[in-house]
This record gives sequence, C-alpha cells and structure tokens, in this order.
Amino acid sequence: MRARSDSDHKVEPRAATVARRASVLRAALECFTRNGIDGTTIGDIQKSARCSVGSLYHHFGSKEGIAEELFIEGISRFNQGMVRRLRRAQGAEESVKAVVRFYCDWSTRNRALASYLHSRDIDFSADARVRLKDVYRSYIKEVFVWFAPFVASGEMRALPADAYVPLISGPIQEYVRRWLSGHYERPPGAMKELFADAAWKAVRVQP
Amino acid sequence: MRARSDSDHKVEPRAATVARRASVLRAALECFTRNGIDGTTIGDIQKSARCSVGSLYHHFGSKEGIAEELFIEGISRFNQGMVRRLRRAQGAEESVKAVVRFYCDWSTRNRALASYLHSRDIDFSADARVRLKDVYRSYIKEVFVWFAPFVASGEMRALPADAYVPLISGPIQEYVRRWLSGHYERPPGAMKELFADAAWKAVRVQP
DNA sequence: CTATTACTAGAACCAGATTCTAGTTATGCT
DNA sequence: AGCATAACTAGAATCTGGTTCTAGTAATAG
Repeated sequence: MRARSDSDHKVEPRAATVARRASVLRAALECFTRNGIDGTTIGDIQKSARCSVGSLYHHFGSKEGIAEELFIEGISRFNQGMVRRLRRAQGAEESVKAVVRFYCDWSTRNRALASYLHSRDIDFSADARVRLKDVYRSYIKEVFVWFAPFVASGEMRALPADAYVPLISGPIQEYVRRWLSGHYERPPGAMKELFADAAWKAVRVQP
Repeated sequence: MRARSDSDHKVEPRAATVARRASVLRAALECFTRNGIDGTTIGDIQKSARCSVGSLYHHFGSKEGIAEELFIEGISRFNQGMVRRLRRAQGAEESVKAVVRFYCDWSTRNRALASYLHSRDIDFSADARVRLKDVYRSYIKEVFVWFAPFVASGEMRALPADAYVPLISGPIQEYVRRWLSGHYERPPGAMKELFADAAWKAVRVQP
C-alpha cells in the first residue's frame, strides 16, 4: 500500500527520512528566528533537532542548504495556499481582493516563516536559484490562468504581465515587511481592506 | 580652515581615515555583489581594499559591522536623494509621482547598492537596528512634513500614517526587487509612469 | 619636542562549518 | 529466510576563515 507503480523509478523516501527532514527544518526555523541565520550554528540546529552532524549533512549538504530548503519550502507552501484560496473566489473583484487578504492572513498566521521569507533571497546557490525560479514560474502561471479571463472580458485592465503582481500585492507586501521588522505597530489585519480596495482600484477598468 | 568650534569636542577624523573607510565599503560592496555576503571572506575585502586585517577591525569591528555600515550608509544616501528630489516637486500629484520616479531612477543608477539594500535588514546587531530606526524615523518625518499640507488641503486622502508608504512606493519597490533578483526582464524605467499613475490614484481624493 | 591618540600590520588563535570513516537500519531480490 | 545494496546515522578529525592580540608607525595637541 505504499509501493509506486513499477514504471516510476523515483525512490520513495523512508518515513523516517521525511520526519527527520521536517524536524530539521522546524528546528532551523526556530533557531534562525531566535538568533538570525549567521547567529545559529550547526550545533544549535543539531541539538534542537536531536540529530547528528552526519545526518544534517547527509540530508542537506550544508548549512546554506538547510536555509535554502526552508526558503523554497516556505514559498511553495505559501503559493499552494494562495492558489487554493483563489479557486474559492468568485469574479474579478473578489479574486483581486482575495490575493491581498490571503497575503495578510498567511503572514499573520505564519509569522516566523513569513519573516524568514522576507529576510533573504539572494546569496543562494545557483542550483537553489533555479529551483526557486521554477517554483515561482509554475505559480505565476496558475495565477495568470485564473485572471486571464477577467482581462479578456474587460473587467480588468490590460497591462504588461509583470505589472500585476506589484500593483496588487506590492502595498500589502511592503506593509507586512515593515510590520515584521518592527517598524509598524498595527498588525496587517488592520490594513487589509484598505489595501484590498486599493488593489482593486489599481487594476479594474474605469476610474 | 578645517578646525571645529572649540565647544564641539567631537574629533574630526583624519583625511586618511575617511578615505580608508570609504575604500573598504566600496570594496565590500563589490565583493558582496560578486559572491554574496557569506561568500566573501575578510581576506577578499582586504585584498580588494588593499589594507590589513587590523585596519578592517579597527574601523568596523567585524565583518557584520562592515555589512551594517554599508547598509545604513546606503539607506541614508537614498533618503537624502529622495528628500532633495521631493523639494523640487510642485503640488501633491507631482510630489507623489516624484517619489515613484526617484525610487525607480535611483535603483537603476545604483544597481549594485540597491540590490544590496534589498538583500537584508534582519540579522543586524541591536545597535545597528537602533541606528537604522533613527535614520528611518528622521527620514519619514521629513517626508510627512512635506505631504501633510496636501492632506490638510483635501488633495490627498486622510489615511492611517503607515498606509502611505506602502500605497505609494509598494508597487515600484516590489517591481524593482524582482527585477534585481532576475525575475523580471524589463528595466523599471519601462514601468515608471504606470506605477506613478497608480500611486497617485491610490492616494488622491476622488475616484 | 613630548605625550597622546589614531591608525596599520600581520602572526596567533579559535569557533564552528565541513569532511571522512565506520558503522546501522531498511528495502529489494531470489 | 538470507544476502546485496542503498539509505541513513554517528561522531571524531580536519580546515577554513573570522577575530584577537601585540607591536608597532604616523599624525595631532599642548
């Protein structure tokens, strides 16, 4: 009941592997949040995850590898949530506003991870950058497929493709970033509807 | 012609000091850009700046210290430029659009520094965070003094104070960030007016 | 001209990331 | 079942590179 079809040669990882990787990532996020990335040592993660150095290096290759994995997994989780949320929305206005609201809600609910995701995306290995770009590309495709009909029907403005994300989620993103780094007091929830309205105003047809 | 008033006890740094600090920061930015922060060693910076380890530590205390200084200086330079640009603008609409345009132009002109400024702002020492907050606070005050009359006169919407920056510069910032990390092809200049218009629409009174 | 302080140099040190060797445990195959 | 192979774990040994320390040299003040 867990073997894969015989045409699929990819090996199913052991249950223990999955658990260990997850526990390491959990531990790493905890340490990174408390002491920053540079501030945490392999030893810290090791102790917190109750595993050996060998194990860490077997699964992730390096400290940087752990950081990259955590980042990419976090982004993936966020993207999945967003797509799921979008599919429940009805119509253009609802959809645009759903993007803003989800961004806000998710960041509030997963504060530590959100903070980590904001902290970096440079300094990655070439390999990680490629993986990240793939994740991003497939996400953006799904999102565009969702919105394309609204543009076609004339409900949303026709703009250069790269303009939509900044216009819709730029403001809430910037607010959340500043809130996470302690510059703003009020939780993003307080601004949610304001930014949702602004997003819709920015991309709808008609002033 | 360079002595300070006798009531001022702060010591004027030597010319050589100023030059050395500057050359280290220049070298550091170069290295960070090429190899990332973790990827550059003290030795790299040293070689690139043609100075000794002792000198580096005398001036900056640590590698992190160099990174922080570079960051804070970069932000300050940006802020100064923005304020200067703003003072040349006439009226509310001009001013709002000037913010977007300046952000765009500056990032394009100082690409390496802009990229560095986007790459982090976490992982800083408590001291650096305080300094950064000060820089930011005094900047935001100047900007708000500039815009307050437009709100008072009813040209711009009255909103929670923390909403303006995200609404006005959130989109261009997000676009630039993605452009810098290679996700977007078109230089921000191509989007400048689009985002400037959107910013104005977001904060003006009247739909 | 002397005292003081800013600054530079580079060798020594040391923390902590990474590598290596020797295992142990699970899975697949016959 | 019993063997072969690959996944995984452990922790000691190594090595890179950040930091500290000592001994200076230049500049400024009185």
